[in-house]
Amino acid sequence: MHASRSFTIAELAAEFDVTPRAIRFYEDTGLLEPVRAGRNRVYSQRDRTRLKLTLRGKRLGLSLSEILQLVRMYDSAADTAPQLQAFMAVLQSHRAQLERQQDDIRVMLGEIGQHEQRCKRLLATAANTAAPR
Amino acid sequence: MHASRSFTIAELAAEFDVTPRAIRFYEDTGLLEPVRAGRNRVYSQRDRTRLKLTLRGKRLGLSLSEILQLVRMYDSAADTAPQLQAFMAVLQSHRAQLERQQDDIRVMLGEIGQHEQRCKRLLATAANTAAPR
DNA sequence: CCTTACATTTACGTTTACGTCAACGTCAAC
DNA sequence: GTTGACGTTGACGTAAACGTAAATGTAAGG
Repeated sequence: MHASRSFTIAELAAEFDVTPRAIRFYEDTGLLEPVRAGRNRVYSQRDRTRLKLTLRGKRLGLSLSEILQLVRMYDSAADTAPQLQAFMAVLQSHRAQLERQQDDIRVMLGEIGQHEQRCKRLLATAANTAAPR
Repeated sequence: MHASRSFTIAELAAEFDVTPRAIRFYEDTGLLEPVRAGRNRVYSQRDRTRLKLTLRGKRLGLSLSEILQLVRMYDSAADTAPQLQAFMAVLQSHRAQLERQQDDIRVMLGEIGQHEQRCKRLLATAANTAAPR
C-alpha cells in the first residue's frame, strides 16, 4: 500500500544531476506542479516522470516551451475525431523530426569513425617512426 | 577547370533556409571565413561545408562554440602521439553523447508509436459510435 | 538621374534558461 | 540558544543566438 512515493527538490536534483534552481524554473514554465507541505515543494511520481521527459527533450535540443506542448498534448485525452486527426498529424511531424535527427547522428557517427581510423593509422606509423627498433 | 565555385551570402541563405544575419553571425564566432570582393563576402565550398556542419550540429542541440571546437579539431591535423590520443578521447566522448541521443530518440519514437496506436483505436470506436449504421 | 535590389557595418533589443546573490523561515543537533 | 543544513521567495545578472532597425554603399535597369 505504498502511497506512490514523493520527493523533495534536493532528491530530484541529485537523481537527475540538475540544480534546484533549474527545477523551480521548470515549475515556472508549467512543466512541474509540485504540491506544498507548508512552504516546501513536494514532488509526485508524475512530477518525476515529467522531469525525466523534460531532460530527455532538452538533450535532443527542444526548448522548454516545446516540451511543455508535448507533455500537454500527451496528457490531454483528445476524444473527437478531428482532435484525434490533428493529434496524429502532430505526432507525424515529431516523428519526422526525430528521424531527421537520427540521420544527422548517423552521419556524425560515420565521420567520427573515419577520424578514428585515421588516428589509428597515424599512431601506428608514429610508433614506427619514433621507435623503429 | 571550374575553380571550385563560390557563393554569395544570399545564395547560402536561400539554400539552407537561414537569414544572412545568421550567416554573418556564424562568421563572428569563427565558424565561417569568407573572403571579400571589395566589401562583399564571398563564400568558398569550404565555407558551404562548414555551414552545413554548423546547421547539422544545431539540429542536434550543439552550441555554436561546441561546433567550432569540433570543426577546429577535425581540421587541425594532430601529429604527435599524445595529441592523437587526446583527439581520440574527445571522439569517444562525442560518440558516447550521440549514442545517448540515439537512445533518447528511440524512446521517444516508441512513445509516439504508442500514442498513434491509441489514436487509431479511438478513431475506430469513435467511428462506430458516431455512425453505427 | 532615379529607383530598386542587395550588400555592408554598427548598435541596441529580445528570448531562453538558468546562475547568483540576498534575506528570510525551520527544524534538528549540539 | 545558536549553528548548520535545507528550504523558501524575490530580484537582478548573464551567455547564447540571433532579430531589427538605421545609415550607408553600389551595381543594374529603366
